[in-house]
Amino acid sequence: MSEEVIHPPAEELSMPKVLAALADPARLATVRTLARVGESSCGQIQHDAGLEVSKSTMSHHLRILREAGITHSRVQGARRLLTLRRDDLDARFPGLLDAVIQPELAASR
Amino acid sequence: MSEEVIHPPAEELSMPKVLAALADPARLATVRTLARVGESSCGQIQHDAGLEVSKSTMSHHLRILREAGITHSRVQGARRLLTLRRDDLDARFPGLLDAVIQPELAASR
DNA sequence: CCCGAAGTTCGATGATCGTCGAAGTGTTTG
DNA sequence: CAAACACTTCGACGATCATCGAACTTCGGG
Repeated sequence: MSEEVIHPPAEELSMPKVLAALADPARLATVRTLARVGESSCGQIQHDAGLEVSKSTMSHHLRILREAGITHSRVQGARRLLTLRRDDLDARFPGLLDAVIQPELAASR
Repeated sequence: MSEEVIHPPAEELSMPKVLAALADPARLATVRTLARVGESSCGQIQHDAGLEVSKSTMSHHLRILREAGITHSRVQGARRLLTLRRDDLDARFPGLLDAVIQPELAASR
């Protein structure tokens, strides 16, 4: 098995870490965008979420989300394709993700 | 109408602020304790939640929770009696509170 | 083969945070 | 009335955070 990026195992997700990751407006927008559009690249997310930050800042936010266990990152060529770790989050913290992505769009699972 | 303590109106609750308030372990424990035991005083909460912090730190945490709109504080003599603002939180962010107080105890509403 | 695109990593900087003790305010109790 | 109680407020402290630009790596296309 060859993973390209490190992700915390599902059992290690901690509520405070997850909440802290979601507490930043840019990261919350990122998660909501990801819930809406599905798997996409860093640049695409930044565009779709309408975030006006530098690349390094965006990279930083995505790292926080990944290390909190909220997103999964797989490498495809020059790109990183990100997805929400819905199943792990729902298993560990039922209802939380749906509650933070708010609108009826939560049904887009 | 004479309020003794300032609380943000229900419409002004912001998701990032609420999440940031809940992201600290001491404050999360406070909220869960409050959900379990109902209205109680600062000192009682601190005891029930098993928090070993100074009084000033406790006061600080309780202020964050109050200003985020998560708790309501009413003055009774020398004490402050705190409650969760369940209705406001459920109206504004359905499912969020139940998701963070986690266990089946969530039904203790 | 080289250049642009996509991200990451590395300081650095200013802001915010959690924590404390000391001092203050108001309340109950002996 | 004085002392104990229940909190809050006020600096102060070290730690963490969000942000940036610059430099670096890796991949894709002419």
